[in-house]
Amino acid sequence: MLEVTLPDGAKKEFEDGASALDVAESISKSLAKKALAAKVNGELWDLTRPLDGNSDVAIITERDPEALELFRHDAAHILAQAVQELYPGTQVTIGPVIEDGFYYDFARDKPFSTDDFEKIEKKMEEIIDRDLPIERQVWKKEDAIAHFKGIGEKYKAQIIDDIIPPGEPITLYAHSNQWSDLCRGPHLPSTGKLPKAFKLMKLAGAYWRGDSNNEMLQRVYGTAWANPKDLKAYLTRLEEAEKRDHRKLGRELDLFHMQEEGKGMVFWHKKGLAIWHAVEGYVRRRLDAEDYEEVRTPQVLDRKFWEQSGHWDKYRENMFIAETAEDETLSLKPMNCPGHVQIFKQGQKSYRDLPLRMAEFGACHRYEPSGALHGLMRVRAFTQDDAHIFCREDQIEDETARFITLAKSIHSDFGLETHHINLATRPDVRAGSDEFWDKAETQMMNAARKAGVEPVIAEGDGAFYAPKLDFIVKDAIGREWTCGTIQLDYVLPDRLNAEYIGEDGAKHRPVMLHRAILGSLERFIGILIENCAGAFPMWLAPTQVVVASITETAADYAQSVVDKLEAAGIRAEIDVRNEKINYKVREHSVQKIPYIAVVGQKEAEEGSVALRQFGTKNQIVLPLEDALARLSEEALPPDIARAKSLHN
RNA sequence: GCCGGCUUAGCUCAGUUGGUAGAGCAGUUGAUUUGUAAUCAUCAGGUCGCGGGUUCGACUCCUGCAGCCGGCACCA
Repeated sequence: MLEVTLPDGAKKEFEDGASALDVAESISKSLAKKALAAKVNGELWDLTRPLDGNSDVAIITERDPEALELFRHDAAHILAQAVQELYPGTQVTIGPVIEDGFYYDFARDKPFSTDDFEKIEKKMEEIIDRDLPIERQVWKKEDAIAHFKGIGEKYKAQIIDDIIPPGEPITLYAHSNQWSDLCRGPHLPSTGKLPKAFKLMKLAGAYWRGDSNNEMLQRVYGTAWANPKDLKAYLTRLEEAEKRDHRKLGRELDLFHMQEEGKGMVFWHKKGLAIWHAVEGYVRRRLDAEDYEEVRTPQVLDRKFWEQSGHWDKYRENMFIAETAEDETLSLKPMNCPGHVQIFKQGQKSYRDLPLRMAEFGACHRYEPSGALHGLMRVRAFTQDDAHIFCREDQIEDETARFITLAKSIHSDFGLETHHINLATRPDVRAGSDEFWDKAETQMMNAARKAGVEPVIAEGDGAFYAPKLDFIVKDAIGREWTCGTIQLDYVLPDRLNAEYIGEDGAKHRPVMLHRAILGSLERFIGILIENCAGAFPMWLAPTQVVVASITETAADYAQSVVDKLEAAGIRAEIDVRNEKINYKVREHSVQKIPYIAVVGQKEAEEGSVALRQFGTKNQIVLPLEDALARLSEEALPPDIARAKSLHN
């Protein structure tokens, strides 16, 4: 006999060998019918898997969030069966659940085409209709390898061989006697339980076991949901995201362009650059307030320099290198740190100079692989909001904590919420002793806690010389972006011989903290565009106000309004074209201008403007002075607005 | 870099089985002087991504390259 504790605390006795399904049946027929799996002692289990002694059991139905994971996992299996039925000779590899769906990697000589999707989806529905019982089987490792080799599934055999320790039993999941796959499970009780709310989305190449030295497999991505309504909502969400694409908005709003002759390079147009200046100016003020000193270092430096820093060895392939007529080899700087160390090294530094915070809006060039380029998000010429904090070891925690607070505040001013902070720990291939890593990781952890943040551990993601903290922010539609980083470095000061005179009169190595808050201006503006869907908050908008006249008689007055707005520091444009006001309103609304100030004969006579805010349909008529006050107030960057409200 | 797809006017897209291209919007010019999301007309606009081949003839077929898109790998 075994005792089962239900979620409400009720206890029930069952025969040995009873499964969660028996538990569900004992509660009600309808529950047994709806049951998809069970949570047994907190772990997701197959419904029909015999319980292992006394257990806490919760029945999972379609309404539980865990159900989605089951659906997606089963959708992956059913996809694999469908593909193998339709295209014999295709080998299966792995098919995990991912955010919003699943994928399955196949090995097949002939490439799949998205035209095949309809046929495959039909076959999947057919397999669902067959309602095949899904059976969990425990195999011995050797038998499983022999089995998969026997049916020509060399990838599966290899997975088992490489990953499963010898002697450990492994599980296969079988769709009746028609198909089976190596899988940890759990799964639905039968294929018929998968809701017909899935869709194959895209095709992609993917390296076997994620290694670019291996052959490339064909990956089929799909999405799966509990019901057709959720599926439709998801597809709508994708369409909405597409409308925010910064590449599309960049063209429509005339912010920037890119072209073949400068792959991965941005041509900033007037309006895009206006955003840039607003962002840069804001960050500069925030850094000033935190006692950073801004510098600028050379764009091109001799090869010797990069050899010394170690970048030549490790990243030469990704550097833009030039040979001069006088036989020098130079490189465009891929990063700013070595330059900053040179400034640090000018003259003698005392312990009293530390911490020294050196900032640069540093234009860097990296020859990124062509396939990595993506709009503003991944470019070859970019400007980092870079800074290096030279400090003593005992200052690391305070400086890091202080930085975290600053970065969070800046992100939030841009309307991005800090979702979490990752602590990237020691990678497999690394420099430095375990004691060093223990200490460094603890320092970063303590610093985060000091700033009131509990970091999420990202195992093995650190740089080869030190751990780092990465900021993950969430945008308006819930997407996550890695934005901002702080990285501990003991190596570069050593390589480049940075030193300061300590209290003891002796020379010491400073520690460097590499840090960025936006990452690169290019990418960050890309994120901003997508976050606000092109409708920038007033302080960032390239054009903040358009003054539109109704008839020519108001043209002079319109010009005087623009003059006053500009005198108040507002980015204003005039529109006195001979067009209907409807036309002008539409055009500037499409351009997502925050305010349209309409002036006609009436406004000219009484010295007022009719303000129409973007996103609203009604307008308010204000005396010009009031409108000026209101617009200047609204156009203030958040830091200045805060300072002003403190002052008042 | 790797796999797959795409590339026709500034933009969004048509273009039947191979007979050298069309629409809407934007632009030009003219008329219209207008009260909150598109006034009417007019004209102009293309080496059909680039190169090679097949063909009497190629935007259409084949091939090489490039760029872009979706992923993978990479991201100091």
